[in-house]
Amino acid sequence: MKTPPDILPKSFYKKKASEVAPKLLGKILHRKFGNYTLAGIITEVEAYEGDNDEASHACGGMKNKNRPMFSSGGIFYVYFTYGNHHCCNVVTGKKDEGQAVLIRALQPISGIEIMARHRYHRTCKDQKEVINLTNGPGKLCQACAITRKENEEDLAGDIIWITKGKKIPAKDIAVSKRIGISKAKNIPWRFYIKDNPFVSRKS
DNA sequence: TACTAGATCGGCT
DNA sequence: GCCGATCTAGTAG
Repeated sequence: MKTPPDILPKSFYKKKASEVAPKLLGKILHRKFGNYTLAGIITEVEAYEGDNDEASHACGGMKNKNRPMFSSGGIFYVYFTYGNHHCCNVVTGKKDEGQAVLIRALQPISGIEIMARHRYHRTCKDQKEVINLTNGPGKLCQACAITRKENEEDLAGDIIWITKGKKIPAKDIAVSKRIGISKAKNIPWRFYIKDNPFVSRKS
């Protein structure tokens, strides 16, 4: 399986997280899994920057845990939280900046049956269950079998990569406050595709 | 349908 | 020990 030609160049990621985040909407995340390739449109993201962002893992400088965030943009950063859940980020910015974009939701377009097997151990019986496959950070990681093994994986590699997909016009992008954090909640750095059912919340 | 509380465990202090 | 960028189930309205 060859990497598609419309893969995003490294330069795409080397900007501020708050700038890259809305541009990631509509892009397609591919995840190679055995003989299959799982893919989904990115429908919801959150930006986390290192400076003056208390909610970011990068706040307070580089530690063992967040080291991938301080790499130069274009790799994956996966961490584990709340006992059972993985969350996946795209690292952005230049080396030592400590920025990342959290991927919160996907719209599955390929390998849906494999995702269903990971989440339910069976196939989906209706559209509602398909939506429920990937409309949350922990869910999409489970569906795509993303674990800490994929931490620091190159986004232009053979395991995980992102392609251009379709462009989302600015009027279809909604912005809101970030979700699920206790600090710096008021920063409007959550972006999602308006009217797309594959997001964690509508507000 | 909307909201609340509990589960659950790896990693850092 | 303690905490967490979540999820699900269970209860109330």
